Amino acid sequence: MQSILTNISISVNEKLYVKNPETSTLGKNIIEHSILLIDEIGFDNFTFKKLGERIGSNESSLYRYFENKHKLLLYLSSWYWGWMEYRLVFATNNISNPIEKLHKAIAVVTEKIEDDSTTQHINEAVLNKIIIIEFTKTLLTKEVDEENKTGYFLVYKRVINRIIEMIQEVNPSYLYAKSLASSIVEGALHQHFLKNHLKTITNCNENDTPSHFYQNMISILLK
Amino acid sequence: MQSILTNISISVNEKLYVKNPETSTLGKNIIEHSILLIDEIGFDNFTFKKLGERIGSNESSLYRYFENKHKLLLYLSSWYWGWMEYRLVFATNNISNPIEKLHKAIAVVTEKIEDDSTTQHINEAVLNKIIIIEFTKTLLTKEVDEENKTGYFLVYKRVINRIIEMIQEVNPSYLYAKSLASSIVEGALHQHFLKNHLKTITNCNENDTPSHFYQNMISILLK
DNA sequence: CAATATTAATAGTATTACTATCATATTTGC
DNA sequence: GCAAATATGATAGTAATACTATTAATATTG
Repeated sequence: MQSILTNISISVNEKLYVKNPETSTLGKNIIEHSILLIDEIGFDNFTFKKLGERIGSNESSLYRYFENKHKLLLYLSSWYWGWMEYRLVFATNNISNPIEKLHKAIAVVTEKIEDDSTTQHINEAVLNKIIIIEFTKTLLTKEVDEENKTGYFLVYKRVINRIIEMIQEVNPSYLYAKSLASSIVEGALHQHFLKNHLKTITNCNENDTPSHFYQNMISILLK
Repeated sequence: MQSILTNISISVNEKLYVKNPETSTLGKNIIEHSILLIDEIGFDNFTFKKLGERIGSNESSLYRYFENKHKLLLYLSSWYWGWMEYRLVFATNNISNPIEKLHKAIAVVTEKIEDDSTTQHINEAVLNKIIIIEFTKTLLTKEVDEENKTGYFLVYKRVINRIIEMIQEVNPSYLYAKSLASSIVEGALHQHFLKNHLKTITNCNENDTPSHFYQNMISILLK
């Protein structure tokens, strides 16, 4: 996270790539089109061979940037949460009222992402769509403990920790600040998914959003 | 769901299997050991070949019961939620006080499952462990809309709908009964996962359980 | 313009996720 | 108790995936 507005750059854990994709045209192409292709066909059906065909590049070249598609997804997730942290800090920094600040934070973290032109090659709206469907899966693996130790989820946890602090500032006697924060961040992704696919078990839709649900929840819960 | 206590039988959508595994020894073996093997090595690393070796049976024989491992997981999930619905109804049926009833329901649906001997070949405690890690992934696919139409998630949605009704009975003016119910059921799985793997972003542990978190939440939210 | 780094092309391997075929047990119906 | 039906096992084979290795071609940079 270096600059403001246009041309921001989010740094991602070096262990997630073999060669930093931000340093070349091919690298940026991989990032740009992997997001689009994963959105189109789903991560399970996504392969480096297909991505290579899509960007007119050879499969073997992609392996020079990412060890495998799982690492690529971790990279995209890490970038997303880094970008989210940036937005979170930027949006809440100047708010002194703790309640107002928390409400703003919840809004930032739970709202549907519209296309944002802060970065040339990353479509944040599409990236948000793939995070909704794929992010939780990056945690739910047999390798989570190792990967957590290696620091792959640090940025995600930092976003949650910022919200935990804001909750505690609003109501220091509330006993479950951590669980509330983590359940809001993960739960918002889930409610977005339900509103798109299992509409009968959510109240959320285009008008009544996951943000409303969680805003309402915290205003009652932390009163 | 036919009888009480020992020897219950949960019926599962017929489209999920080629041949009903409940009708033979090999079928029951597949169910029993798939649960244990998925728990050991994770669903991603699980293959029919490995399961065949484990139970001393041929890979090709397993395909006579399940089209693929995804269908097998859907079968196990469907069985789990059918069993959960049974427990939910059984535990809440005789409670007339709506608040007490809802609290009991939340307890049933969010608590850690201890081994239960109602079924010979299914270890519910281990099945619960794999549901925590694998269930959400069965929803988060490109095929969710088709599979939902085919009815693979009916039992899961029925469990959530029962909780929605109980929430509405406690507080008919609460606007987000559906989202609350779905976020409790999914969120409890997530909190169990966090307490096992990402302990810094949850308050839950062996003493202070996901059930406590959600009991506390509904008692404040629906007051 | 030579040295270096990057990318492309091709080939090859092990594993996965199946399908097909045929042989051999096992069960069941009469 | 035996024939017919059914279930299971053994083996082989295919296409796709997820890579690795090698060598050639192309850009970049000093």
